[in-house]
Amino acid sequence: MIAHYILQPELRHGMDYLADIYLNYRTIHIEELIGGKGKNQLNMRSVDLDKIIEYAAEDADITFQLKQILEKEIKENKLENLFYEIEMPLMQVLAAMEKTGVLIDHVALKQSSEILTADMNAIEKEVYQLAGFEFNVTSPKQVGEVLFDRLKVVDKGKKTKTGQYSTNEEVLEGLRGKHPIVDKILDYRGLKKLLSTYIDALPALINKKTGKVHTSFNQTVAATGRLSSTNPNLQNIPIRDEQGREIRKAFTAESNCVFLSADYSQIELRIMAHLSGDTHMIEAFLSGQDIHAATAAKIFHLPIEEVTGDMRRKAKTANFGIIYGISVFGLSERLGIPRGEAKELIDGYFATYPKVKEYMDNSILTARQNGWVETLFGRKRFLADINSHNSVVRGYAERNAINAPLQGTAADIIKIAMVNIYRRMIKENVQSTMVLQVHDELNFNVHNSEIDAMKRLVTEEMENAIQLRVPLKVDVGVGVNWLEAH
DNA sequence: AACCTCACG
DNA sequence: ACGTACGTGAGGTTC
Repeated sequence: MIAHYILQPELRHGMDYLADIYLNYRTIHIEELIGGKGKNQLNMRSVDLDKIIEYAAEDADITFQLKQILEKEIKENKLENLFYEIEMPLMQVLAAMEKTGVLIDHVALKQSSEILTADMNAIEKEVYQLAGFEFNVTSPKQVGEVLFDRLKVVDKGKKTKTGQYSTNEEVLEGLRGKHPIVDKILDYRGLKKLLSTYIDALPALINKKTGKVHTSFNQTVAATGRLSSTNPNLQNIPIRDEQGREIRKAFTAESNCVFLSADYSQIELRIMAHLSGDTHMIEAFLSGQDIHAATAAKIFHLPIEEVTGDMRRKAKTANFGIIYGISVFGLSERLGIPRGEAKELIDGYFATYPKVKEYMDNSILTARQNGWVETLFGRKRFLADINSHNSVVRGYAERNAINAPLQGTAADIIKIAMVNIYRRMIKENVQSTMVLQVHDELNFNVHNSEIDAMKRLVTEEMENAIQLRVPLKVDVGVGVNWLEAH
């Protein structure tokens, strides 16, 4: 699966699919043994042994045949380093993290649940009061009909592409002040999300034997080379809002241990500096300046001390936009400024960092010529739509051409760091364990006797995973829980 | 299963 | 006129 993921990151990687594509062979599907999914599905132990023999032998046979083909292709495409030195060793690191698990304070979550459920129910009643009738507040369809057809909060509601009223946060924010019910619906949604996705869901996933939560890291899902996390997803635990932060507090260290969190500072922008070779951006990072303030100073032609908060905010949004393949529309939407002003900001940005502009143009050109772009370590992303005659479709591919090498190189780098950290932890025989990866951040359960050593080890390996034209900076912290460690 | 919404980097 | 910043996973509703 991983070999095929490296070769064709956008496609599927299951054995049935690969057998069809590479061997022109249709495998026995599991449903043929145990039936389709549903309550009548059999357990494997009740299947006829003769059938199981056939099925299991085929599994081994096909896997071996695929190995012969895929290892040759890895070699032909010069992907041996990425495959043998990064992805394959990483597999063990991920397995160890999954097995270790992370400790969750379910008592704290239970207390939060009781308080917030009461709050949510009270808000629900207020919503009914304000509407004058009851309806399902968790149904976007009903919320839309209530706001736009019955209460007529505004004349015309924005519609989704299927013709339903759009009621997402952005739309509701725009309706604040038009009717008191809008605030209440937003409050209700916020609480509902926290309760159903995290507070009430996580305790149910605590393993009875270990007392911890064990996520699955998927190594073959994200087209850019990132990992993903499921059952539960521990890569989207709240942090931005005050209420959400409470949930992070429930991720704790084990006894006699602390939670250690280490994250790369501005890694994708540093990779942009490296790949583009832009002297001014490189200089800003080398001098250790606040990159957003430094960017603002250059765009607005001011000394850095005279940069206002608003200028920095604009430059920060522009910096993020650059990573995503900036558009005038996107920047104006996010900053809430006219398109003309967004265009001027982007022009100023490119004048400030001319090689960044060149890099972006080059990425698109490379994609057009080759049909793919790649990371610093040769991880490819194919962009079939790059020459599409549909400008919307093509625009999407173009932004991918810019973003994929940046996001993907960052993914490569943290994977290298993880492998190196894991090896050193074994070699130095530590009691501490790696527990979570969140794209640019690594988290550890660190024994009290190893705090200084682990801080050093982790920072060293993350910052020195690879030598770029700019330094890689890591912020590290410890605390009794994930929130405090950040 | 599709859709909408929203949590994270 | 359309539809636009990148990558994910999960819960809930609706069909």
